[in-house]
Amino acid sequence: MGRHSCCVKQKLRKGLWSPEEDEKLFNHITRFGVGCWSSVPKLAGLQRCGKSCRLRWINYLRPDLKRGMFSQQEEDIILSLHEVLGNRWAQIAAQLPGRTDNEIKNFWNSCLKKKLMKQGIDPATHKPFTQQPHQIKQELINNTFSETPPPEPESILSLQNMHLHFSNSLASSQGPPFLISSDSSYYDSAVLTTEATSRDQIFLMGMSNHNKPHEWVDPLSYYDSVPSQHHFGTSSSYGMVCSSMPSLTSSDQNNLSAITDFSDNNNSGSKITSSNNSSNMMENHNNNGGMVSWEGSENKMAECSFQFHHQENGVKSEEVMTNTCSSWQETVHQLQNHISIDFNNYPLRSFSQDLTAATSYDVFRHI
DNA sequence: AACATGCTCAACCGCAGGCCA
DNA sequence: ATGGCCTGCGGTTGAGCATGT
Repeated sequence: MGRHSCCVKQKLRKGLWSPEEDEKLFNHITRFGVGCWSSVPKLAGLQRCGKSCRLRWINYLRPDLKRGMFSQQEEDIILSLHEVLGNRWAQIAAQLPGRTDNEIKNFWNSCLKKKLMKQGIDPATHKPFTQQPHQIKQELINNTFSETPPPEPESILSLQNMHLHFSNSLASSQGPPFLISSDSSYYDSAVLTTEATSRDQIFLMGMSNHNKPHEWVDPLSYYDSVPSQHHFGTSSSYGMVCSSMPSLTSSDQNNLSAITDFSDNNNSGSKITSSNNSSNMMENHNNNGGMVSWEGSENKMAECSFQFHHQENGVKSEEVMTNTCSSWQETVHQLQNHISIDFNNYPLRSFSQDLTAATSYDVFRHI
């Protein structure tokens, strides 16, 4: 393969084009048309290589170029064509008059790709992610034990035996909790009080409204209201749905949005929504399955209490933390900070190894 | 205000393949 | 058949800007 003859010449300009250069190139092309690109720089009086001139004309100077944002229709076309053609940007661009392959490629890489991933869709295949259990587990571990080096693969495997229990005190005081696993299975209190296997390590948990103990949110309808079920399936965190929150103002909703974005760096599980009854729900990701109780009749949360109950080798230990928090943000930070401290005390290796011997973490609400 | 970080997008790079002497 | 020239394509880079801390 030969190289561009113009590319090996010395003293050719590179980088951004000046308005003067643009004008020279534009005038030349509009006057003489597109001929041999290698001769264009010389004829147009430019210190550029022909390849650079061609690119500048195609991607920027061409008069038929459409500028501005991509429309929804264009976006749909790109998505459907990409599903069929893959990264063949030139072919995709051919179906979108006024758009260049470079423009579409940039749009894809900066916007569409992320959009799909947020919806739990693999941008390469346009199908929902099919994460293998070991991948999910690895993500879970990485998120949960961010300050601890990842364990060896063999110790990760034992995590699948981790069980989570919900104490009877929670059930008796608040009514039966529910849980949704990543495969949409619904666990009622009967299942929960015995044992809720973590399955893919991902689930949602709901509880009764604190102010209206017998008024339940419907976890399945909540689940269905989420744009993509895989939204949760790809999350590597435990999710908690809590409906015992006071009504939120619009500014509170904004604050919540910021908080959940903060608490979930992989953007796969944060969601603010309203329940289908009068109360509001918050999905609060916390990596270790802690629980927060929301109290207070005003728009702001008054108190945050949570308790971890660790049981190992038949010996129980508890840790209770109750804080009065003035804002959602503070509460979430408190929870996250507390959790990270907790689990630094339990090295992952021994934690996972002990799990095979039926170690369990009880998580329950502190009243 | 200063710095860090993230995002966008224009431009570059390297390669593949067509054309032609 | 071969090798050089040229175009087209897709991946990558980095400057500039926006946003967050």
